[in-house]
Amino acid sequence: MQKNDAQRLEEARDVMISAIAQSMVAYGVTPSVGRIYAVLYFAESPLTLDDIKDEVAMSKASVSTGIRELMDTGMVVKVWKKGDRKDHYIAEKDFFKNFLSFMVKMLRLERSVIHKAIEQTEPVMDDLADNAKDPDVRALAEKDRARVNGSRAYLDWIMQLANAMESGEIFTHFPRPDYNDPASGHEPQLRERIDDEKK
Amino acid sequence: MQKNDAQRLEEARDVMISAIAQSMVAYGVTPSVGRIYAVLYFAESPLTLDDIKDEVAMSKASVSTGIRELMDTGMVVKVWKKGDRKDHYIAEKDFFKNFLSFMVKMLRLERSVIHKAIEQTEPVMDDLADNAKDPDVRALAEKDRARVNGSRAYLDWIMQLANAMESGEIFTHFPRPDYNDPASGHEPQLRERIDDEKK
DNA sequence: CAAAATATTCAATATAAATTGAATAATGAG
DNA sequence: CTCATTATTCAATTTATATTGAATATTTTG
Repeated sequence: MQKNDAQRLEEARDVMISAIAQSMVAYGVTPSVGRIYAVLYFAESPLTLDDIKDEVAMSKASVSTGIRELMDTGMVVKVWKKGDRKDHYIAEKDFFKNFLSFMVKMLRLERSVIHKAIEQTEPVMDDLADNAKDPDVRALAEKDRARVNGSRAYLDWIMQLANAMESGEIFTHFPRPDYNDPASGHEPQLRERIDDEKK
Repeated sequence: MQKNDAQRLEEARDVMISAIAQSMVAYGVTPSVGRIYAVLYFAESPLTLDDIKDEVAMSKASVSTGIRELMDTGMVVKVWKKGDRKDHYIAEKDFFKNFLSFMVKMLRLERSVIHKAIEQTEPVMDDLADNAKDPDVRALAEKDRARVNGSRAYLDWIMQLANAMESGEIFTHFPRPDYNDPASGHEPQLRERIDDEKK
């Protein structure tokens, strides 16, 4: 009968693992890579590439590249275990950290891409808006320039947000709910607090 | 010579269009779809499917599905123009709106997916943590339950964030820079305000 | 309501992304 | 330093995604 218990636990864990893997595609990883993370998230102790390979039924090559992706974003870290020459990996368990560092990276990238384009285009739009021979071209240039300029406020804003996320200042505006040590179980006061499912 | 001016403007515009298209992949659309949005963003007036098709050099079928994606997320809206039976489309020009509604959608989805999984798994983990015959299984169940429970705080938090983004309350914490009418050009006081490029 | 114009769907194809086994490189123990 | 073990890279393949032309459906006008 305890085999049955163990099975039920396994199944429950798998449901969570699938959900986590699924929601991680929003963070720019494939479901397979999300699954690697989720398996590590529930692991009792650091796992090796081969351990993970067995759990997720992927080739070692895929696990290797998947792990690297996860390490690049800080969601997984490598740890050494003496007495074992294999590398061991653990998941960053703090979802806040994962979310925030993902967002910071994404926002900075967006800003960088658009900012570069603005730097390149604005001088010519300025020039054309003032000096183009054809008045129609001048008008168009003026309009485009206004559009481009309008995006500056947005770029400033997302950088504010990114900075607040990086520094942790964001938590002064959106405080972490006052929960107990997440590694130690119950926090019944939080249960069912939010149950509005906006489809 | 004004042909040359017009050309330069065209090129500058294309640089911006490519940058916008590129940064939109973070919002879950392909570069092609991002390009559709960007073309509409710079359009002088509402465009038809055929107009867009010509601009982006895609099939009408692709433009049709791309436009639908953009409408689903609110980044593009359909407008009617009397005297023309074709549908016309315009881009939502407010990047703040686009960003916020994307985030709200993403956060709500993440919450929903994980919440459902928790609802399904927690009863069995509770049960097993208390009642499993094998003490090892009980211990594992207790540990898994703690993990799952630890994610509740995170879910609450991202919902707070989503709500603040939806209501606009977010702007009390991260105010929009005080810029002039974005449709009307210069706001020199904002220029170069942020120039730290964190690689 | 019919006819013409436009939009959408769909099956087929092209393109891009992920996955893999085998080969190479890197690492660590002795 | 050498050998044995582990990790990574890479070219080939599989799988998934995007794109398309043709067919169907929808809409608008008279």
